[in-house]
Amino acid sequence: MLQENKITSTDIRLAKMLKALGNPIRFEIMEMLAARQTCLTYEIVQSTPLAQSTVSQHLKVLREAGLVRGEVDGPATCYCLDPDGVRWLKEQIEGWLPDCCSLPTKG
Amino acid sequence: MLQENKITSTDIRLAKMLKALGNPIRFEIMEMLAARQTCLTYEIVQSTPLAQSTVSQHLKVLREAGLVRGEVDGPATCYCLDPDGVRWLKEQIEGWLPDCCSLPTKG
DNA sequence: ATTTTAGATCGTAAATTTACGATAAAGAGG
DNA sequence: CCTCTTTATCGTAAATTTACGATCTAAAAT
Repeated sequence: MLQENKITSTDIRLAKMLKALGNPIRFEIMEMLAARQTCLTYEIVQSTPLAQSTVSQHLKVLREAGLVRGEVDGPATCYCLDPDGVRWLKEQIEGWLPDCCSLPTKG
Repeated sequence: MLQENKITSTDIRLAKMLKALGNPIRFEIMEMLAARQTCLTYEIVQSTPLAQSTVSQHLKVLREAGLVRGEVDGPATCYCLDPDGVRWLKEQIEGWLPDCCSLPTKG
């Protein structure tokens, strides 16, 4: 076995985030949250052609990936991006492949 | 319809890349290529527990997402990261969500 | 206490993805 | 030409994801 690539918890976390973002619906939810800072679930549902339960499931995936947070607000839930998670993701992507493919005039 | 979010070709390209990266095997292939700069297909196959045909399929996904390039070299194919694609991805992620979740001491 | 509203979870059908073996294609060497 | 090597593609079974309606939970309002 040439298998010298150990899978770290960082890898797992990053893979989970990328997988979550790899779905167009979830990606759009992220963009919507980025644009509006905060949304109630039903607002997100209304912005899609999907059933409420489906959107709720997508939100769960984003939550478990550490990309969004939901705060209960009365009978509703208020969602926003998870700053820690998103920041971490950006750091990972930026630090990724440092040798190859670096951006110009940045280092 | 509240649908004011137009889906651009940029969105589609980004979603395709994220989806491609969202698979652990493909993610590891990317990391391997990042570490070794260049690999023949059979080297990538050997580094995984998967069948050759499966790996070839994953490479196709990465190719079509614009993340890797394959250059025919005799009967073999030599793969490397696609610098343009990877750079573009990094730019997108970096420029993404500029208001929220920006990195400290960078701007 | 009952009803209403907002979301989450459950069970399941449909669609997609993943992985495999078999086969095809293409270049290298005899 | 035939064979070997390397990779791509095809067809298909298994696993996973996606989406739905139905149901459950919790807070608010009546």
